[in-house]
Amino acid sequence: MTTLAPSKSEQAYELLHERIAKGELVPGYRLVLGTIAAELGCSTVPVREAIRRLEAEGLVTFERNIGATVAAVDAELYLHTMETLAVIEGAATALAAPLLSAVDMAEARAINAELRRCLEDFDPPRFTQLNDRFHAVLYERCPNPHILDLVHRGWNRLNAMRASSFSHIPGRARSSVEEHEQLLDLIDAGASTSEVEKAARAHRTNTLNAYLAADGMPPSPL
Amino acid sequence: MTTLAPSKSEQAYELLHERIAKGELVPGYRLVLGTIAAELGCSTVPVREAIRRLEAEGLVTFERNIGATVAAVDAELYLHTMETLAVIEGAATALAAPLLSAVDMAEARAINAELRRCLEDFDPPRFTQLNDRFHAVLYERCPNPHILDLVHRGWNRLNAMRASSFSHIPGRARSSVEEHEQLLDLIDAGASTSEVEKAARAHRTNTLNAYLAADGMPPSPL
DNA sequence: AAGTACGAAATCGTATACGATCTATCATCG
DNA sequence: CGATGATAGATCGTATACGATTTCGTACTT
Repeated sequence: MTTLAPSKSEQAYELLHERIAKGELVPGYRLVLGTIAAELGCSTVPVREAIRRLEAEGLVTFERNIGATVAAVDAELYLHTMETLAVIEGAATALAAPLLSAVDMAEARAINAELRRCLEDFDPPRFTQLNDRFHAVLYERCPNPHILDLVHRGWNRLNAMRASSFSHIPGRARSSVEEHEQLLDLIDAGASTSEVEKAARAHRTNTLNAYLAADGMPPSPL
Repeated sequence: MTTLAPSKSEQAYELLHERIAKGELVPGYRLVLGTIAAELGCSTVPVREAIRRLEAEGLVTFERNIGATVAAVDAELYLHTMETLAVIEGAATALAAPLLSAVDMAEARAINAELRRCLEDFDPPRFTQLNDRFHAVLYERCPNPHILDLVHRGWNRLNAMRASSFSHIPGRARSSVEEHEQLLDLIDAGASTSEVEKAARAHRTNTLNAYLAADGMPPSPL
């Protein structure tokens, strides 16, 4: 039994998803069915399906008789996404915490050590990549598949948006690394679920609030 | 300018969504593209799109070269969904609380009074309907559209599952009405966001834990 | 009788085709 | 000159058609 080739709609989905995540397709970019189909060497039908999927994930908007465009990102949307992820990832991390093995914790600490090194070398792309991985280790063991799925979607959106270059907050990366360490210590100390949730959420709302403050807006109430 | 007729794929989506929510299509039911298409008097293409959308919402599963079935619901899935909704709706309600008008609060109190009456008359379908509406009033003003969207999806799933008759926990409806009252009092008293979130979440985890306890399982750590 | 091989029917995946709708361009009119 | 309306081109929405894959029943083998 040979492994089944990926369907055209899968291919289209992967292609578009990757391009959006990489920022090759900037927000507002018009996705023309025929053009994408031609590029992939397939008809428009599977492309439509792929776009519907991306729409469901919030990466593109699709209007009747108008077409699809890469979802526009304004500051408000970006911040709303961060806030949502704060809630979801906080819960995911809290639920996963009791299930983390010693190996998991060691991996997290190792990644955070790498992150610290990135600060010295000033390597933002690598920092972002490692940061994502760090968080993944902490929430991946979450036993609730729905919550896990929502975390993934949140990260997808955030990555797609991040590509459209939001300015970084100076000094935030450094405090982020410190917060990682504290979070790991908290888990190692056997903190309660609600304590872990609080800390994990705060880690994210701190970033969010830094952005809000930079815009002269009040912090998130969460 | 006449209003545009809903597209076939919209129609298919609405139809299937409604039938699943109403429980006419039980979990595990096989959705055959051709059959649905014939019933709607359209081709299979728009039906595929509709099913993809339902898949993205978790209401159906769709496997390559196999087809779509209404998502099977086991107790575990149901409970995971409730847990997720506890987190999301808790946040939504907390964020909405400061934005509730006096009219909103009055409506919520009125609905809860109705709920209380339903207890006497023993009218479960009406109770469920009013209960949904009560919660909607409390979270609808949530200023974060993502969170609001997730709440809606969560309710959709829960309603679809609920149809497949999960046994009700005796006495839970009554305490639920009391908790509603307490939640409203808390908001009226100008409680902090985190207090409201805690209460709103607890309201849901209480139900969840009642189910878990009935199955002899430990309560959710959230 | 249980298991396997094969063929037919059912169903899915997608290419093609064409009408419907939107957008842009340009002529016409006030 | 600006507004309005008509026309052409682009793009979308969906019907139809057909090859690909799976499923199921039946005959055959051990």
